[in-house]
Amino acid sequence: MLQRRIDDHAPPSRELMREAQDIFYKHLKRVGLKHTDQRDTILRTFLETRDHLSTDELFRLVRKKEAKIGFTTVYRTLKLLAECGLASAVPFPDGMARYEHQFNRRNHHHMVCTECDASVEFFSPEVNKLEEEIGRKYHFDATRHNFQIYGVCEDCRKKIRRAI
Amino acid sequence: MLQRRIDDHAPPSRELMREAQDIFYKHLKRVGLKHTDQRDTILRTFLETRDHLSTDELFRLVRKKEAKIGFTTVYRTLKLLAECGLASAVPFPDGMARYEHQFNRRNHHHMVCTECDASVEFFSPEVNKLEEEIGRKYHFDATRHNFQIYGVCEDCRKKIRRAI
DNA sequence: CGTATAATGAAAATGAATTTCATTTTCATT
DNA sequence: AATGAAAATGAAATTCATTTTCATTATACG
Repeated sequence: MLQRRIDDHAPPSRELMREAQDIFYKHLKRVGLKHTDQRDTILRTFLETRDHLSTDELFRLVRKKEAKIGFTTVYRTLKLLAECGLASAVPFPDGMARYEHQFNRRNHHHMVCTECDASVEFFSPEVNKLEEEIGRKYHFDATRHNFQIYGVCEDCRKKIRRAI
Repeated sequence: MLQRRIDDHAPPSRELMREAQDIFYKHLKRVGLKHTDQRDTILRTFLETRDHLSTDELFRLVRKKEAKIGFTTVYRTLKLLAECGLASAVPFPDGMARYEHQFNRRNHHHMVCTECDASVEFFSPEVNKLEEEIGRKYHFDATRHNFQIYGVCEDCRKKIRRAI
């Protein structure tokens, strides 16, 4: 099942889509790989979501468009997308590998409800500043970070209160 | 293999050890479980490390003390430790479930080198403050968080520079 | 002590991630 | 457009961490 998602998101514009495809196909060329319809479909499907997708979840979405595309291809394409920076793996506590897209996104963070798995994105420039400061302090060349807050969302809190 | 770890850590004092055991055995009693030698050994072994241990890594350490203890017991005990708050799962990007101990520890965060997997702990009261603020803003009952910065450590940076 | 209940650990089961391999497709070169 | 080398595809098999099962052993309460 797809994660519930709380945010205000418009689907990517045609230009952004094109730009992302450009990045992807430049990467393929660079490492000597080929342009295929499957890869195209998978990239587009991926960009159209804003969820944190497991490979299997993306596979199901891709299937709706092109019933012939196999799980393995989705799996491999997702790795390629991660390689060229369009996707990145988000370690979630459920243990399954999940990816989110990274293209033209503000650096963002997640709040995860431990009751219903809803995840809310939030943006915090302070966190970005911290990344930089900490990196300097420890002589790390910091490239990205991962910030998740766990807790119970308002809805679940109400439900729990009612259940008592 | 154990993760390389960079920090300044003294082994837990006898009193802290005792206090942790107390918490553990109170928890066992509460849920109607029994006190066993194996659980004792596993708890002690766990507390003596500061690494982010996978189940298998802890199992290997436990084995050195008591060769008869099985993997399954370590696996189950780790879950019990997580239940009573002495351990907590840390989602790392390698996909394996890792635990760290949580007893009497300042709230801390990690820097992970993407080249050598070394992890450095750091402490940042600002991050704790942010957790609180964000929780308030989004009406989340925030209980904990997870903050990791990825980058390249000084050593690896030197190695890379030499290789070019 | 005796007995009910839980713990243990070896082995089997599960399930996600990854690899294999026969077949098909792409694409640079005729 | 045809060719052929190299890569892609996808079904199936494999790997490997995690979890469950089950027969045996240990704990603890009366």
